[in-house]
Amino acid sequence: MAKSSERKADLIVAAQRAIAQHGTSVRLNQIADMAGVTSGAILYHYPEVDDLLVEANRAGMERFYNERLDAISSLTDPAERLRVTISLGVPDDPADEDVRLLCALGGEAARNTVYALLLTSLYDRQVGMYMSILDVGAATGAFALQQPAQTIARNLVALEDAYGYRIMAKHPTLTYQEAVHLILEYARMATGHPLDTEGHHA
Amino acid sequence: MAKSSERKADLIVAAQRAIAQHGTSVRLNQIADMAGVTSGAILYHYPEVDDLLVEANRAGMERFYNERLDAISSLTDPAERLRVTISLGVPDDPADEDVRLLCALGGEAARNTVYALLLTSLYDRQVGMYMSILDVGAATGAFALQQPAQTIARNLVALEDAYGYRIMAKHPTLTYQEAVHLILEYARMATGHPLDTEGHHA
DNA sequence: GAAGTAACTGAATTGAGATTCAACAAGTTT
DNA sequence: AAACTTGTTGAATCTCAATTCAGTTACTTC
Repeated sequence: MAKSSERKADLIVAAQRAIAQHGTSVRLNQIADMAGVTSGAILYHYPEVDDLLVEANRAGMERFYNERLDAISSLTDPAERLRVTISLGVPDDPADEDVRLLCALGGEAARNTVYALLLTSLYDRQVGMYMSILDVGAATGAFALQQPAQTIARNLVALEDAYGYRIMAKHPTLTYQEAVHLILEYARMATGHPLDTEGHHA
Repeated sequence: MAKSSERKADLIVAAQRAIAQHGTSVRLNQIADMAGVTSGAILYHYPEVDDLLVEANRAGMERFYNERLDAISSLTDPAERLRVTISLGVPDDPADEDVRLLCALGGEAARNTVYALLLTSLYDRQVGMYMSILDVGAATGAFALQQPAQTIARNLVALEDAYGYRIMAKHPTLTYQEAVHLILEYARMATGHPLDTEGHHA
């Protein structure tokens, strides 16, 4: 046995894995197997299974977003922040569970209002994150923005999203490296900053 | 009754509609209802229902691609070709069936090799289409490309894809107009061409 | 116009997954 | 330590979609 709150956390992780593996039409038993319990145990904690699915997706999305916020929190140089944010926004492996979850969601969002809202909110927050980086860089003179910060931010997030899908679909030439390169090419042009690795660290 | 080849065409259209409406986990009966037949009739023509689903997706994708090729076939000015191609690559309505189909596929492609191949092929062909437009524009001196044509082409297709998902998810501020504007902003910067509507026609 | 064939239906069967629930196990309380 | 509460199982049941198929309809051919 486990305390309800702890078991719920387990179930959310199991649901995330199961959705990443089987898609949004995942079976209750697949989640149960992943969690090492029976379907009855899940129904006990989530009489409405949809609630678990939504919660799992919300939590996965939150993690994806917060990981990047954390990673750049200690960085001060705008160019470095931009580079790191971009490199963390693209999945480096077609098996990446967080991104698989997001892809599964994306396909469902056209039909499911709740998932649409979740993804919209994630998109907007990511745009905000990029805008903040761009605005600071522009204010300190590091960036010479060629377009409004919001335009650049929206396009950067869009590029990340799209290349995430391509990498998940195992595009033969569109690797992680290539995707990051393509997005950086846009970022360079839009910010008027070379965004090179050299000169900023190591 | 109907001739097999004709009925199959009907079933493919019905399957496209049903997938757009219910996702890739669509029920056989939902397709049958859409086609106005019973599930038995579908099994008669497609003993392997997956074959029908793949065929429906392939055909939908083909139509999406060919519609744009047709639309620009009569245009000669590179800037106009680019503008029109972009404006047709973004869904103008969250109910657009072709794009709904593509979104549903995208979510599935991470788990399904066949769908992954289909989408990869579509992406590559779209990139080719843009590259051709860019190369011609550069050769005639209309465009002053700031990046390799392939980089621009890949990013343009990526932006289209991503904004397609946002529009399907009914993002409140990311409308069709706004998405086209954002992509055009990138295209302007990358081609060094204003891409204005004025001066080319009307 | 009878025989043959292709397309299709509707009812019956099968099967997979969701749901219920009585019983049980592991703590808690008093 | 008895009574209670919480979490969980496993078997039984319910539900619904896929599948099968015998029979029917419409067209073709000779």
